[in-house]
Amino acid sequence: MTTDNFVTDNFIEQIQQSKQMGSAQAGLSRYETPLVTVDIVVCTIQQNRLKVLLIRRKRAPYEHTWAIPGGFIREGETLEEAAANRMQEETNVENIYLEQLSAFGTPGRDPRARVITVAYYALVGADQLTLAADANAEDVAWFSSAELPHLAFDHAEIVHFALERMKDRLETSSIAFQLLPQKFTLTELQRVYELILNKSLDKRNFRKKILSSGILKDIGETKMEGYHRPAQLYSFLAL
Amino acid sequence: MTTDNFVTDNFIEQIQQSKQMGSAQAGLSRYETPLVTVDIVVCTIQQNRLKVLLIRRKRAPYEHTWAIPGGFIREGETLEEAAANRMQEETNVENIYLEQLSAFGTPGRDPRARVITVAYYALVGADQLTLAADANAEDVAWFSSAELPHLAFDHAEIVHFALERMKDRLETSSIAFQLLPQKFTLTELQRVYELILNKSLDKRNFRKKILSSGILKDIGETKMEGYHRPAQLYSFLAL
DNA sequence: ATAATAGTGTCTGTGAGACAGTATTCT
DNA sequence: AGAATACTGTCTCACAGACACTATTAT
Repeated sequence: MTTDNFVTDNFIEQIQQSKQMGSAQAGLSRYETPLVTVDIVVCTIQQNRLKVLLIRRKRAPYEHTWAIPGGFIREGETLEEAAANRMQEETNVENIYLEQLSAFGTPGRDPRARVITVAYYALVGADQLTLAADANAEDVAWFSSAELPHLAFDHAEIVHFALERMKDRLETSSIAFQLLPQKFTLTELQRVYELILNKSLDKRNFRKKILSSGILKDIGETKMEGYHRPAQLYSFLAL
Repeated sequence: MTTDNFVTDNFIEQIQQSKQMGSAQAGLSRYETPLVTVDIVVCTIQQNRLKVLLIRRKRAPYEHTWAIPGGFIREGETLEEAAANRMQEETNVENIYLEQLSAFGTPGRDPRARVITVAYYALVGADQLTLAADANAEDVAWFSSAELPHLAFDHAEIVHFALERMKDRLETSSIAFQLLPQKFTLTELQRVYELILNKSLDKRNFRKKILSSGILKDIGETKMEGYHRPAQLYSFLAL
């Protein structure tokens, strides 16, 4: 599961050595060749909370500290493929929505070497959660976005950036549906909005807005849950 | 002016050699260490047009083809500092508004080596244009955003990305004022909006919206231009 | 009957957009 | 007087937000 993490950490030391040799030979000390990684803020909704997937580091620096999944870009991979692949390798989550956030490259963000990371965020639907479940619970875990532990490197900044970006995208894009199963109730959809925006919304205004936008399809079915009136099920109508 | 461009192009070949040696020694052929550059879409308003600053390449690949300025990240530079410095070195434009767009890293975007670039856009105010003017006109020139020549690498995609981003930011940020002198008329401001959005706006609605937003300060002065009624001058009121 | 959630309509204020004529300056 | 640009106000419509009660299901 996290064997790749081990490879990554070893690799930085090895690269540092080979780089020094190469640079000395070529006389290029003024330039450095930074290392490039991808890091992914993986989000889902679970237990009525917005959750972020973290892995616990096994080696220094930041040994035993939680971090977001990531790793090196391999030959032939696009940046987005690299993000998808590193996420799959480290957390067993695959085939989900990915969007680039920004590159982070402040000198010193990794104490070992100059490492520039291209950060992505990923959204895991509630019906895809079984995929993530068989990741080793000791090393990989979901944390409430509001109660994150101390994070390695500049990962706290990256997660914050992701959560803010999601607020923007919620209104201008259709990301909310990425966090729900294919069939969902309006109350469930409203909950997604509330968790991302981190504020409560008026039920009548929310339903009015969503339904009048025409992006939902009322499939005839209902969903019973508890001893009360069942809810209408909807599906996302792609444009 | 573009000596750095020369260094950049030579450097890629040298790095390719030293990388191969280093990788072979460490047995790490599965990983590659991509090169990282910054590239900058520099924009201004000139002759009633939205213009983009381009440099003409002197060496293969894409010899004699126009490209956006950019170059390697140096030791100790943040990404934004690198963008500001490479821009200053290649085009003599300095001390202006910069914002990161995205990282571009599709394999093959540079035919020589794996190069990942962190793209920025920059806005040059009309009163800062003298700085850019003494760049060598043979190698550096402003092009109307609507009439760009063929561009090297994936630079056409990056410029397109920048122009789209500017449309978004125009409404949610204060970037328009970065393209104007400190004192400007409402007609000039409207022209900036029209050029970025690429559509004409109603004068009364525009003025109503801008003035009611309270971000402008009416300094008492007026500006005469031609044989007609002079216009009120305003300045941007920072929040 | 009770508990629990689903579902529904009105009013008000704000902002966007369509639209045409008067004001000021210089030649 | 004419040319050229600056400047101004009203109406309509769509959307956002405040606000409270009825409907349906199972126990």
